[in-house]
Amino acid sequence: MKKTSLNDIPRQMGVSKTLVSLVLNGKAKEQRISDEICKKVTDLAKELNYKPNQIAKGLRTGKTNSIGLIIADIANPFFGKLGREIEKEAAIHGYRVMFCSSDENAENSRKQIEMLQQGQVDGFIIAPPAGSENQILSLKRSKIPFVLIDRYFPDIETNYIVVDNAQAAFDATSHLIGKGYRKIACITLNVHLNNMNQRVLGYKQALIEHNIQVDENLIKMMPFSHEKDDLVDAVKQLEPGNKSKVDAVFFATSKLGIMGIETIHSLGLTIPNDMAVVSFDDPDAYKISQPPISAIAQPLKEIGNQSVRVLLDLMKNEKENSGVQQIVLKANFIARKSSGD
Amino acid sequence: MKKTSLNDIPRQMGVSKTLVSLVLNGKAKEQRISDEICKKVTDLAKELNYKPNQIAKGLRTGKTNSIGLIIADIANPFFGKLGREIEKEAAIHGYRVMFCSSDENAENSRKQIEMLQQGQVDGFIIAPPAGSENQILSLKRSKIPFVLIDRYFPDIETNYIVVDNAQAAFDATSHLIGKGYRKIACITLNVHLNNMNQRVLGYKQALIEHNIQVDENLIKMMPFSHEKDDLVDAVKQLEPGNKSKVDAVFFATSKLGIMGIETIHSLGLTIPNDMAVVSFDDPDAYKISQPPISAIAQPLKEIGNQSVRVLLDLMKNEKENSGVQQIVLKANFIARKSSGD
DNA sequence: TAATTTTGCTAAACCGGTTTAACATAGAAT
DNA sequence: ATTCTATGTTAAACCGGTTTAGCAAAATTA
Repeated sequence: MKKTSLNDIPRQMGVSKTLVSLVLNGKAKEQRISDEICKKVTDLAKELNYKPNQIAKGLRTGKTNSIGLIIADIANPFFGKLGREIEKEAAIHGYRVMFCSSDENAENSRKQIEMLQQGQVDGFIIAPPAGSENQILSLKRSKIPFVLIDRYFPDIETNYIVVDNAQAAFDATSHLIGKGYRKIACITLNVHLNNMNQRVLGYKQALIEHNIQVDENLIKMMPFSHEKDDLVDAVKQLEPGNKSKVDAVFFATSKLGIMGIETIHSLGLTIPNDMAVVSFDDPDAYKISQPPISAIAQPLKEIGNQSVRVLLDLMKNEKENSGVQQIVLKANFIARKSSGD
Repeated sequence: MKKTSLNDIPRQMGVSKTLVSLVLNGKAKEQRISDEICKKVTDLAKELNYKPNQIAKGLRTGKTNSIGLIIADIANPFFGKLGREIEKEAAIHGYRVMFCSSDENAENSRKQIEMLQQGQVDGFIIAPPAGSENQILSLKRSKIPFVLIDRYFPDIETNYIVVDNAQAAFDATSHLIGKGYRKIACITLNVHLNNMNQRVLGYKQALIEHNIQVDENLIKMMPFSHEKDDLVDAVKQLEPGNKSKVDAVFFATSKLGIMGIETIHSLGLTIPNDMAVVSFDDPDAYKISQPPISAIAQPLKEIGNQSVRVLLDLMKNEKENSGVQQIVLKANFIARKSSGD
């Protein structure tokens, strides 16, 4: 059985296609269409189980009711949970989400944005990978609405929703200091993203404010696509028996943290006695870990809601340049046993 | 600056729209278009940075190059990782993926499928929630290609890719028995999905084959939307001090497992001494848990690849009814310290 | 009664591509 | 010289909706 198209209705009723379209789009009143005919149309539409073809609609109206979401990796719990919040909020407003995992690769993200830009989505929410400045500039020029999340480029004026990474790292590090730890290492990513820079900055700031010398040897930059081995190397260099004599570690991402903690365990070290641990982000793993890991929980629901809200705003007021929206939310440090709580 | 459309090219060159379309779709040869003009067209297209509007293309050809993916929850690591594999494999074949989280709710999934069915996607990959039999039947009637994953309805003949849940549960339970555990509980979901049934079946089968009496009191069915409290109740009823004197638990999902392990820890019990643990699915959390949790790892990459492959197959051979494809993969049990390894 | 406005509805253009059917022109065969 | 075939190109229909511009009949106003 062929799907019913709009044409089937006027054909059976002997009225015009226009009329049917108007009725079904709720414009009957303003177009003064008689109640009688109006009812007949809606009844027949229901009877035939008519559902408008969104592609055809999209072609004419230029609206697809979908938004493109470019993130690093949907399999990463941080982005998974964030994506879910975005999906929920978008659905409330009648929008669908096209997820694209860029793997933090600028070329991937370029291709994905380019693909979706060919009329597939009405706007973008993007966690831009390092080196994607050109794409963001090009998006700005193209006038398609978009919002950055998780990180942004300070040199490019855009809308964004992020957390105060420096403050959160500062809080976590200060907490360690408050618990008496003094030789605190930082394991982070060797990547040019402002959120990562801010995390290291916050870590250093906390040390400085508490009169602890910043030791660059204790800041380990992992290659971007790090494997377990990289973490093993790093942790070995830091372990208490070693000359660096570290007593605590701040992991700048949960992926680093998970691999790092696995390593700490496998080296036979005890958390927090041999080495205390705090980490950015708060995956499930940290809650069931024994001991549970102190973590910086980002307000995912808030980031998701706000990014959708700002994007829909932009799409509505495309003409009136209402100024950029740059929202910085607070991340929440949760002290658990891994840092001596 | 307005986007360049197909029309801009013939207008500037003084040739027909048809010709340009043919050239850009690689049909120059078979339509015997002169090399000279052919080159001019491609050059101009590049110069104008022409990108075809996919919506228009989709309207005419009836193909969108996207597939709809209906899963329970993209924030659940199992579905996140699986979704990522599907996204990767689809991308290789030039397809995009629309993710929809149904929350295991049949009404949600109905709405989502209905939405996407209006010309938005060329086919579906679906983890059907309990009670969605009607939707699947309706999809079958509509002739739109689809593949089920993770679970299926035995009474409905469809294509599907699943793992052998019974066998995997059997393996995990047998492993516990092999380690000397005899009072083994099973914590599962109170939901009518064949994969869940199979897991309990495999658990029972293992007990029976080893001459251990199946005790229905040790099988705890959690409400579908379980909270931490439900797990606390269940674990308390099972804990060693209690009359049931359980010495091991098999968790039928990782969500149950994560909450359950948190509970076990918070009750002051030790894994595996007080209570050994094995679980279906293998999230990161299990690897860094102390002790690491023995788990059943599903072949996510394989499930993802196969489901995309089967779906693309269906879409290609829409006419020739090549018979259903029902693929059952093997899940891999990984013994770790939580079960006495 | 004639002119004007309101009411109720519709034909046709349009969105941006693809595809069908056909049409000159040149060269080959008769 | 005439017919046939191959070559290179194009006009127009089409996909399924929305929207513009306008028309006839009825109601109102002058």
